[in-house]
Amino acid sequence: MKHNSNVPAFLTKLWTLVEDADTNELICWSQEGNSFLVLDEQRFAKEILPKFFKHNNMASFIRQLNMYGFRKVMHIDTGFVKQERDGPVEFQHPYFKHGQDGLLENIKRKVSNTRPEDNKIRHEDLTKILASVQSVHSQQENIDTRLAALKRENEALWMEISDLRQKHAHQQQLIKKLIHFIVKLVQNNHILNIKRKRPVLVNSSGKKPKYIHQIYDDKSCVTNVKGSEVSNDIIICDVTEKNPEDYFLLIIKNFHTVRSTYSGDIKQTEDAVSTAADDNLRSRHLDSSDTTSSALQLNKPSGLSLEDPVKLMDSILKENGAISQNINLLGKLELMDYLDSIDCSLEDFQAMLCGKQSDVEFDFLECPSRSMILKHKGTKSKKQLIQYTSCPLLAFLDGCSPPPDANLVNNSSASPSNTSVHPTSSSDMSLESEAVLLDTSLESMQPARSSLILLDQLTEAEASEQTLFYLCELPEDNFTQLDKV
Amino acid sequence: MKHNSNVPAFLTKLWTLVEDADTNELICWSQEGNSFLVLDEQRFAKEILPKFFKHNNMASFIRQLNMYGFRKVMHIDTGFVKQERDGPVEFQHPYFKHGQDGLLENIKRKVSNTRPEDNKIRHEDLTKILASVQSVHSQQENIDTRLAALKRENEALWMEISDLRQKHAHQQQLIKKLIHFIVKLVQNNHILNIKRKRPVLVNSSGKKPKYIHQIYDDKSCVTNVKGSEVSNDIIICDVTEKNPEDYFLLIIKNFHTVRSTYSGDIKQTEDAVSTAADDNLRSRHLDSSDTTSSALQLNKPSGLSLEDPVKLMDSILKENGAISQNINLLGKLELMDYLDSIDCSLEDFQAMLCGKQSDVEFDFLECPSRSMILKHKGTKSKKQLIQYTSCPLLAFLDGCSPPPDANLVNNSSASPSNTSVHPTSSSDMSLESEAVLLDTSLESMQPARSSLILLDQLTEAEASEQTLFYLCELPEDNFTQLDKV
Amino acid sequence: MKHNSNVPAFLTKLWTLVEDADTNELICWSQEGNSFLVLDEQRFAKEILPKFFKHNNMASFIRQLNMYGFRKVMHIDTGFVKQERDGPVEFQHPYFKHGQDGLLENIKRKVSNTRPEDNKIRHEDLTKILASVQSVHSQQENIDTRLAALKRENEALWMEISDLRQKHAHQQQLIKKLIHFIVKLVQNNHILNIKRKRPVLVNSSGKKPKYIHQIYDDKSCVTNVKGSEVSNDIIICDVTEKNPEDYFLLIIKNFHTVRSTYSGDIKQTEDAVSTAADDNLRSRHLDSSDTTSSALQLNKPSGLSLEDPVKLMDSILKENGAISQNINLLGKLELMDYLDSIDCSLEDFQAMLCGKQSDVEFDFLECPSRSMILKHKGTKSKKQLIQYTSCPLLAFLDGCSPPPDANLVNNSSASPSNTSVHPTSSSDMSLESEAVLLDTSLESMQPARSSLILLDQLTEAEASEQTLFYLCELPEDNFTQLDKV
DNA sequence: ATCGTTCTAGAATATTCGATG
DNA sequence: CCATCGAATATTCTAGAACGA
Repeated sequence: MKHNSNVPAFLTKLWTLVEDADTNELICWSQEGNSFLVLDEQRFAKEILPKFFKHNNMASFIRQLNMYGFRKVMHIDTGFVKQERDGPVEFQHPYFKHGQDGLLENIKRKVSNTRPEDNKIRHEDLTKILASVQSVHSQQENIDTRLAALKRENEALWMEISDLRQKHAHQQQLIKKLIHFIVKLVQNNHILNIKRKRPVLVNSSGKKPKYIHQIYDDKSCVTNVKGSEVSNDIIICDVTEKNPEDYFLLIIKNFHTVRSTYSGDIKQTEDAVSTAADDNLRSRHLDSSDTTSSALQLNKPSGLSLEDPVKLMDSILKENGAISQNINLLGKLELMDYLDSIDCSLEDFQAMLCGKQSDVEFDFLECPSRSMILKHKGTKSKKQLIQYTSCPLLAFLDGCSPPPDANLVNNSSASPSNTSVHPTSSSDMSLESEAVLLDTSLESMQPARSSLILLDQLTEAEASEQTLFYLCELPEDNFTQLDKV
Repeated sequence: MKHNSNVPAFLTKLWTLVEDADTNELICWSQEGNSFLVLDEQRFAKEILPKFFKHNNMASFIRQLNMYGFRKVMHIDTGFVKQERDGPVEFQHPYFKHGQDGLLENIKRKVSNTRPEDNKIRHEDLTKILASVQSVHSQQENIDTRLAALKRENEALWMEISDLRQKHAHQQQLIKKLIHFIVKLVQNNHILNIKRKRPVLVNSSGKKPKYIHQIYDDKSCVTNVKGSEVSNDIIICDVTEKNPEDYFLLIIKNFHTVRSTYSGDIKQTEDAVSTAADDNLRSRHLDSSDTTSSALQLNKPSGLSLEDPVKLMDSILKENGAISQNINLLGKLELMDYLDSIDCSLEDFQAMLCGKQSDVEFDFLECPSRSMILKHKGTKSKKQLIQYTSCPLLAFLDGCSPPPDANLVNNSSASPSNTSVHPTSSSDMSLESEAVLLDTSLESMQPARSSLILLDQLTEAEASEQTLFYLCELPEDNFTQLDKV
Repeated sequence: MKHNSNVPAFLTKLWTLVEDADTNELICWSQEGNSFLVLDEQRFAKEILPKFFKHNNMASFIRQLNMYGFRKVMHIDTGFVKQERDGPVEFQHPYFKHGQDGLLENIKRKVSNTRPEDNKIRHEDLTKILASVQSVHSQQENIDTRLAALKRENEALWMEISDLRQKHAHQQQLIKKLIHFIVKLVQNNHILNIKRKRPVLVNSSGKKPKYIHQIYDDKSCVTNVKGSEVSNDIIICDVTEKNPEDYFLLIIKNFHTVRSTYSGDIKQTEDAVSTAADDNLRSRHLDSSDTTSSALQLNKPSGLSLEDPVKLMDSILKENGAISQNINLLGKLELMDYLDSIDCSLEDFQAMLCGKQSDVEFDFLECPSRSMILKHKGTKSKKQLIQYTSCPLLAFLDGCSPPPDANLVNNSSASPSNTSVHPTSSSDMSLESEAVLLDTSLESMQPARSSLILLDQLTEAEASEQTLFYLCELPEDNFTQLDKV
């Protein structure tokens, strides 16, 4: 009886019991040797068991056998007497065989672990499953609620978006209307301006300069007034006879000049003009430069206006509002022309009056031409130019704080006017005296003129800077801020 | 021993066994009578059991006892050895008591255990669990569907929002462009107006002025009015006497004509005109068809401009920045100034004329310049300055920083105006006469003029301040109302 | 006979019984070997059964047979009586065949309850349920995640919408401001235009008119130019010398006044004006209250228009584009009128001048009103009317489609101008001749006038029709396009 | 912590009884 | 009465479980 290894005591004991020849009468191997027999249960229990175990109960012994996997071998009793029923008890185990004790190691005691697997697991699982199912259920309700909430939210979102869409549409409508409105305004202005163009008046008398009021447009032409009479008429006739293309070119030039003038400095512009003008024009220019040039200058804007539609479009499309102005300007330019013509009429009137009383000479002295770009050769016209430039009206239009000194710069351009003025003066006043006057006025007024110009530019600067700043850049900030809000 | 009732055979047999005095040496009641003892297990099994049962196994007997709820009474051995081990076996059951066989009915054999309970319970649970799991599953699918729908909705919402964002951006662009456009317009107007201010003039010659009416257009032509006849006056009179309704009708006709002219070709228009025009017109038309046609052509451009609206609109709507009208208005203000100045000139003229009759001509003739900034030393120029400066309107219209002296000007100019005028006039003009004139004009015109000025200023103020104010600080109320709409 | 396997004892016992040759006389195989016979029921039960079973009841034996699926083979007695009743009893089972003991394994004892099923089903179900529950669980987590994501998305959407709302509101603000701005501009224009309407002159009589330039402010003051000297020159000097700051202040005052005027009612304004006006003004005011009041009244509309901004805004925002046009038109029309009036004035001047040379004084006296609607009976006034109407300028300003006959008008007006001028200028012309002239002009100019009117109306028509059309009925296509962009 | 002992239970079968057609 | 079956019980074998070592 050697119990080495890990073979349970029971097995070794059992092996010993079965093997032990002394006990063969109570317990022994079966004939095949693959099972063992307990011949007399009662005696075995009371006599043998106690020697090996702590009990004398056959039941306990059997329990152990069962515990180790031993199984009872059923006997098919031939069913004789009941006495015989007490036949031997036989147990067997695959690894419990006669002469093969080494197999005992394979005999394992049953562990009461099957329960957890089957039953308990089931029960536990059931419980767990139930719990989990219920939790799932409750959570599902939760999810359901959230889903419903989300759905409601989404509906609200749709409403919001619908609302926004409507608002957007309204805004779009508004903007559209605004645009239409503006377009209409611009158009109306444009048309109005264009339409006007009435050469107010006339002057006449065979003396003095004659004003030709024109309005130029894109491919515009110059409209001259043909007069059959001596005075302005003649001039007009001349003009009319001239080739419209020339005028156009001139206009274009002027246009560019003007533009450059606006953005650039005056000198440059002047140069451009002089260089650009062809001899013809130049000559004419020289001849009647006063009126023509002035007219052209006035028209400059209109020239722009003619280009407007396209430019405006482009500019607008290019987000450049720059052109848009032009368009606007055009209308205004034309209007300006109109007003200009009115002014001319007034001048004519003045001249008329003056002439009446004193041969109109004064006029020129006092109505210096106002084109800063133009170069006048005609004496009289120059005078007028002077007057115009000195025209205080312009000051108003500046709308800016006129820079006091900037004017001097302009002066240079104005100075020539001086020269021209002197000879121009006819009338009772001696040229010299007139010259003096002019000079005087020149000195004192040039600044104004220049200032005027300056002012203009200033104004523009303001416009392009300040105004723009306020209207466009401020907004940007606002937008930015707004967006950030 | 009759076992009728529902008491199992085992119990009755057991009861019999225990009661049977013959077997008392092997099995009997305990002393207390609430349990029974098997004194000699082995003998009892082999001798008694077979008599009552179909076996002789103590185990089977015990199994039955257990099956009926009998329990073994454990003997607390007084520490003595195992001697007691072979002691009697004692079993008890609440309803198995000596002398009380009636209680046997209460002893119930254990049914194949908890199956019914457990099983049924489990089954029910299982069913429930299964059902709930399935419901959960189906609902989960439901939720899944809804989730997917929501997700889709959300995606749609995102699309919507993206769309709205884009639209908003477009609008923003539009608005920006509008603003830019307006700003530009305003700026341009400003510039233009500033530029203008041309010194009304004076021309003169004692002859009659001649009116030249022209209309310029793109491919413009010049329309001159040639009058070979005596005077227009007569005609005018007639017109005046005509019924306004007629005018209206005529206007309508013209309107349509015009419209057709715009959209159609000139010929068509002309036809329309000719058909529409009464004989009178027609005749005239024929007479001066040359000019007429040209005039129509002149209108072409305007026709284009009319088409513009659409184009412009389109372009604008096509992301082309929009443009705005506002500017226009500004321009108008300034324009008003200008016109005002013209009026002044006219008044001056009038005065001149009057003066002529009373010798104040010069002033007017020579006062073309009225820049308040300029300081003229020349007496004549000064006069003009006065007039102009006295016209504060212009200053306002500039939209610029008003000249510092404004107040003084007002003060001085206000009351003094009267005084100044009267005494001021030196020259040949008699103070008195002038005073009279002034008074007169003052009475009748001042108010109008002043009102004009006021309005102008209002306008301007609005433009430069209010505008900004409105643009940037407009009361939310309106918006609120809008939003609610 | 030991029997391990899983074959029930009953089957092995039965097989043994049937096979056992010793018992063949009581129990044996059928001839075919696929069933067994119990020849002598009673003897079999009493002699054989007890040897193998714990009973001697044929019933129990049969019960067992049935329990294992054995079926009694019914003998179709050939009609013989019940003699056969004591005949052999035959039982068969598909797997109980002679010589094929291996089939016994297939014979299964009927299990009482469905418990085993239940149990097994339970297990399977449990497994399935567990799996499904777990899947549900995991999917729930999935759903949960998606829900959370959706919620987050929705929150983002809300943010987006909130953002869009804000942006929209900002845009609305912008647009509103723009509209306000534009409205203000238009109104100002309007006002200006309305205001203008100054009867350019004429007054006078043989005296010289006196110009008083004033600026009104809230508590306005009139700024007159005081000149200590005779002519204006002196005054100007004064003005010029004044401090610019003062001007500015004055402007500011005016601004405020204007504002209050706008928001308040006219009376208030008037009061303010009157109160504000210094005695000087007041006196003057009283003197020429008629004109003043009229002037003020003229402003009334402007005042109303001033209130418009809000109304206009509202209307515009309320999709009424109608108003906007009107404003627009008004401005232009009025401007036209104004220009018209200027032209008239000019013409008057001209006439005056001419008159001077030929007694044209009348004109001025009679040309105060030039409303085209007015019907003048005075011949001279008519003349003026003619002139005004004939004024092509106005045509321009309409910004409308030029009336078809415009040319004619021009022609006529042009020609008359000439005519009128000539004779007029001559001055020697008698009134009659003038009348003649007028008539003539009338004929030729009426059209012009009408055209003018037409234009105006056209303009208006455009405004009320076209503009409206454009504003309200512009093809949605554009928008659509935009939206698609 | 495995094993051993004991009591009890589970399970399958067995036996019996009664129900059913 | 019989064949079958359901059901309860009975018998047997094995397992579960508590407890102790």
